[in-house]
Amino acid sequence: MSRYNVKETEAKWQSLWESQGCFTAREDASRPKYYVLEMFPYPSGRIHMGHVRNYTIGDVIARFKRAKGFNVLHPMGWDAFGLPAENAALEKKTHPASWTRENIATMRGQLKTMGLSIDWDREIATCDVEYYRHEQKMFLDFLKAGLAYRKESWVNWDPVDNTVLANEQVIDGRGWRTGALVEKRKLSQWFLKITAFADDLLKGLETLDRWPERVRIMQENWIGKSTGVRFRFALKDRADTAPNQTLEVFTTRPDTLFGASFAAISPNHPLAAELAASNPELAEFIAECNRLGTSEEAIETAEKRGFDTGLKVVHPLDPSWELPVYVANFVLMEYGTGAIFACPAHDQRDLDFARKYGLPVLPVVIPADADPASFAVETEAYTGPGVLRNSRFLDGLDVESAKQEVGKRLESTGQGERTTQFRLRDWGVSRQRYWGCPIPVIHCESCGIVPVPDDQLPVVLPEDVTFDKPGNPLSHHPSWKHTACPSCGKPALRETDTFDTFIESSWYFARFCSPKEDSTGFTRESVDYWLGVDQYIGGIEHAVLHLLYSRFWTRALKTCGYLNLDEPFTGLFTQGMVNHETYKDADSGAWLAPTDLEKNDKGQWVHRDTKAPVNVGRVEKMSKSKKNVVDPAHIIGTYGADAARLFMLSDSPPERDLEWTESGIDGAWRYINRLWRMVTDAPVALPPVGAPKPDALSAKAEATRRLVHKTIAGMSEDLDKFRFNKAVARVRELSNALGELDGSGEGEAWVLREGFESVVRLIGPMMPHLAEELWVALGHQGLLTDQPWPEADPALVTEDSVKIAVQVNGKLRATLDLPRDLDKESAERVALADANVQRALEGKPVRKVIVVPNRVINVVV
RNA sequence: GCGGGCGUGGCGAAAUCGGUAGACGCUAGGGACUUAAAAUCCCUCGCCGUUAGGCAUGCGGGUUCGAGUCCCGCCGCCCGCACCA
Repeated sequence: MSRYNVKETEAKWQSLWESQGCFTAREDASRPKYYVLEMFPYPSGRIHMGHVRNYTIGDVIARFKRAKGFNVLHPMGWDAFGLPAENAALEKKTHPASWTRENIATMRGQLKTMGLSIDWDREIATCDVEYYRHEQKMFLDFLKAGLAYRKESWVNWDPVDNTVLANEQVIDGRGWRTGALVEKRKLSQWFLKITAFADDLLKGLETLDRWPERVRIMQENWIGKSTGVRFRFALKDRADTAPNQTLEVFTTRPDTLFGASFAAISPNHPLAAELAASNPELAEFIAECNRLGTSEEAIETAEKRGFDTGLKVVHPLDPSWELPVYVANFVLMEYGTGAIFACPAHDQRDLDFARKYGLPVLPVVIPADADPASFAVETEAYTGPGVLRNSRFLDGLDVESAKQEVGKRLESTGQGERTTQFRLRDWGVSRQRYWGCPIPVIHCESCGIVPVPDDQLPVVLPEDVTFDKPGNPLSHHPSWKHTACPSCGKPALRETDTFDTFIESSWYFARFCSPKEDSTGFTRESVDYWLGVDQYIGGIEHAVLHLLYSRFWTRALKTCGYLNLDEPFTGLFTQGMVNHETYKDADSGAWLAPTDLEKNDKGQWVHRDTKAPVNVGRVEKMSKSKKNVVDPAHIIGTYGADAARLFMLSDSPPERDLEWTESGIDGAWRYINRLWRMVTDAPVALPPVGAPKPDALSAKAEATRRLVHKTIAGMSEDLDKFRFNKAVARVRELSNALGELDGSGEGEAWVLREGFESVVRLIGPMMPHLAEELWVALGHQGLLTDQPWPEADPALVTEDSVKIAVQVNGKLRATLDLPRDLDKESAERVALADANVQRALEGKPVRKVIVVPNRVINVVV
């Protein structure tokens, strides 16, 4: 029996596609365009199974849309700046640039073995000055437009590495690499004004009907719009300060203002700092609050704590009513005004605090079904709807009306205004890191911050740096930061911070439209033609950060006249993870890799060398630490890209997690070989390409032919809707049916050819190498890649006769073969005549017969 | 705590307009071929029952001629956010 030679075959077609420039994209106004993009990889070293899944899904869509006649853009690039390169530089004594470029070379080679329909001419790497120079220009335009600014802000500071850490890099209050206790430091940082688009980013979500609901909800929550009232308390005069001071607070519950029992400010509130200057006890309290980390655990277990400042504020609606002012650890400086008024009866945090410090708890909203006289709040705040009580002129109103009423009152006296508050904060983009895009500004002692003028761009990241000292190598570079002020000419210093690498990924999709353009990041014509991305595909982990930043950046570009587009990604698909069983040595408990194991004669896993018993653990995300990774290169080398691709698409729906198994990849491999044998070693000689359909077909041939067309119709829909697992099941079903045809009956050989050709075309997007090989085997000239998607004959998609279930009182008693669309009366007659049905009726009178055409008949007795 | 999702054979899953539950595959078992193995091919495979049939979609109710699907109440698992006033 001859065998399919995967290695040779796959390499052959890959080089043919490349030499013929099959996937080179060109703008063509006469054809509908389709932009397919998978989230570009970070060049970490080698591709992993997550990449294989991501790029397989993208490639199926790209090839499918191509066959459907779209002008497809399907590019690839490298998210090449970032921390791991610097860590590698330290650990492996290499340079981030060379480490990154070597990884790119390796991974490009690996991706090419997958047979992806990518336009490699458009490849970009974000660490190339040809790329990042354009974002420097964009940033300076944002600066001019007021969308970028500099301010002091608190950061996580690692005192050993002398660097800022992202929140994700702080684990239990310690630096992830050094283990040093992280300090809060105030640093001058660059910010992008994403909050300027808060409302617009929120509204835009409504237009993204081809995004997963949950991603939209996550972004909605992240933006966190609240409507309420911002108002100012008058501070009772203090002897030591100027009179007429006010304390501004924000609340979403102005209706509960008459239930107020205290005001609270954040430990980082300017007023707190002011008071602490003359109050060492308060200063100590504030320091304590700051020491307590902001880790999730710390917050969850933290007790509400406060410090009575002794200050009083005047209730805005009653000049004779005074409230104490506390510094409270649960009030965030970053949200609202950093100060609140507290109504313990209707806010759990306020209630916890009030109970601890013995402050009044007065319910002012009474649920409709409760007795106003006896309704009391003990340990659980009441946050539901109800009627206002104990609230003077608000009494009797519902919550919503009371909110409006208080808002109006405060506005009329000038004490406050109704307003909208967002949870979203501006995007801090400064990183005290080397391997990133230099921020193009200069610090001059006389002129302050001076943007680098256009004619001095780009600011090139120097490669002659050393990593022998902690901190940012850019600061240590002997000459790089020393420059002349573009404004006054005096010696000045370059900014040594680099951009957050999320900036590069915020516009790379636009760069792909004109990747070779020197003068600008992209040409207007190219983005007008290609953008937005019709189908974006990637992991759910970027649901907020990258996907929100890109939406912001696109809007900022629009503001600065770069393009006319709001949403960069019109369609989004988030794929699940690739998981694998985990293994541990039964004695030592050490993690073991799948390649360390073998099955013994009892079918149990044991260690390959020591034969020691192995415990099989949970199925978890592939990770180096748990050693449950399978190297795609090894799989592709053994079974070929098509088998790996088929496995990725089979069984699990793409949005769900997928378990990688050895038997699964074996199954994919078996199918590929079976298909190859079936076509290359057909039971009868097939009629030549293009032979006309014979007039007569055997019943079996006719039935098989119908299945062919049903499969074409079904699979087209499946691929459109990302139901790859069903598409695979369908084409397997068709192959099974074709395997049943021995070609001896009338017209069967012709149907076999039609069936084989259809299968080959249908698997084209999923298993492109095998498909090309079989296309040739079937006697065709030219590439299958250039063939259009098959069309189903509508007349063959529906059957003439249908199987109808007959139920008696809802229980299945018989199935009947009836002509399609048979009238109800006849159907009922045939059903009642059936022997099984008669037996089930047991002679009881028929009360009612429900006939659902072409589906079911239910006899009710 | 808030928000979202999901519970179907030994396993991954189909059934997405309320109409035959388990397509397709994996595993397992049996058989054929072979000196043998691999590969391949055939058969069986939700549970109980000899058959007739009965029971089955996390649990308990409800609506309906008919519920995996809709409604109400529980239980369990997963994900995101998390002192956001």
